[in-house]
Amino acid sequence: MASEPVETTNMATGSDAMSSSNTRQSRVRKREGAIISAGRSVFTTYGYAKATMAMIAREAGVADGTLYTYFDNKDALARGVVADYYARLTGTAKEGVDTRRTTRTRLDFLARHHITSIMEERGIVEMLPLLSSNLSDYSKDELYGLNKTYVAVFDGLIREGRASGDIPGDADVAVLRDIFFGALDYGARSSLLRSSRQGARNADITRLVDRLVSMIVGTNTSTGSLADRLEAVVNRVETALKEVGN
Amino acid sequence: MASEPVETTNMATGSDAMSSSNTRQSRVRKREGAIISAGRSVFTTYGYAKATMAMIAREAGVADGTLYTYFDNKDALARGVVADYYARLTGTAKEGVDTRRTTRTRLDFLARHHITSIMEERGIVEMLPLLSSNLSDYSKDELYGLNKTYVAVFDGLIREGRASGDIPGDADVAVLRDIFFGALDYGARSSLLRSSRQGARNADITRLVDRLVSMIVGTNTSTGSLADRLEAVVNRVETALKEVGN
DNA sequence: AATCAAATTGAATAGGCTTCAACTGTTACG
DNA sequence: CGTAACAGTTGAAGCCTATTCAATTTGATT
Repeated sequence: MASEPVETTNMATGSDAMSSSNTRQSRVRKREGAIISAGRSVFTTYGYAKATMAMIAREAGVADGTLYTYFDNKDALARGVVADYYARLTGTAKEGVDTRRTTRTRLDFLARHHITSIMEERGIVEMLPLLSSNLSDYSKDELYGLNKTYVAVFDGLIREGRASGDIPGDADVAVLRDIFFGALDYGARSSLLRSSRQGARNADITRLVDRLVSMIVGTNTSTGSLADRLEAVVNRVETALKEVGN
Repeated sequence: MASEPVETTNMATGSDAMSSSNTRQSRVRKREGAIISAGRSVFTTYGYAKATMAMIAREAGVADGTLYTYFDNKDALARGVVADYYARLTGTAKEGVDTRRTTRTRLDFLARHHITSIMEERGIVEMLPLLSSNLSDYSKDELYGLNKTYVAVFDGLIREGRASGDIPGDADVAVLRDIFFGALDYGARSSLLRSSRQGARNADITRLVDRLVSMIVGTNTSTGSLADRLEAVVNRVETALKEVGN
């Protein structure tokens, strides 16, 4: 029994595993959540450069130094915020896709979901290029994995669509992915810069998404089945409602 | 003669306007060029965050304080570097387009030119999101105008292509623009992250550009005219050569 | 040559990230 | 209960870098 790690609190006492979440670990986890949440808020409001660690600490209700027991530095904290964002984004994307039926409506949903999300949390998305500074070992990065998981939702749709004959052609999935997410990211930025009113932005989104999805699926909206068109309308209504704050 | 502005050096002596470029103004302009050049070099090497004003001053051969007589702050200096980049990019884009003949080969050139340029000077392009911090008055920004001038090259191609019947459909030019530049920017990033070898990157570029141009022009490469296909090959050879440093 | 504005300098200032020695509250154990 | 051990917390101090500015140099003008 030499050199056995101490492992004090890990092997829980066994019983009441859910109610008494007031253990050390759980408090630590809760605090980590508070810090990430504070980070999201401050980074979103001020942007990476103008956000200060002091602000984040204040918002999270901890001392400056405490931040550094959870994250190595400001960069790592920002990464944590982005990672959290990616996780949520992937979750809601999967959920939404699962409640749609056809390839077209699924793609349509995914596109709308993506572009509205990044428009809302634009401040966070914009930090990304700053953070992946060292391209060399990017594949070791946590964000790399999270991004991969996220885009896998799209990749899956394309493969299924091909198998079912909904998507013609055999272009590399990576190419379609570049076009899909690239257009949405760029479109989000343009629309935010160009259109100041929410209504105009919604129109921008619909124009772009319709065209993009048609390019991939092949048929355009007006020639789709009635069921397809219905589901597409539902997608639009739902995202519109979400924006109103519902 | 009360309160008349002094205007010392502006109203030149009239004669020899070109040879004696050793005047105060010209030296100032030369120094501004040196600073932008130094900024490009340092920002490209270290990225915006790790680049220091001291490094740039040293590289430009001036004192730290001198930088501030040319640019208000680090941000403005970075903007200057990006502005310079845009100007060059637009120039070479126009040149290249003018030496191509058909809509397809012009688009093909523009796409390759864009993606190879941003892959080469990726460090500079990545600073952009950082700099356009205040979206509200972006239209007053110098970069806004430069970007507009640049994408106008694409817009012109689309309009001409429509007029000549080369490009079908009547989708909003803004939508096509989002798809075109969005896909290229995103594709550049993916390729740099994914493919380490130059050959693999060239393959990535060709796959993406071919697909993208086909999506816009409508016909795909193998059904284009012989002349079109020839010009496309020339484009590929030329960009390949440029990469080798020729 | 004298004068004046423009341009340059670099040391001083200010502000923010990060470190770390001291402190606090919790857990384990007799 | 008392107490040892320790994870977690604190905030003041150190360091680094953007930015300022009073003093100086440079170059044009008369």
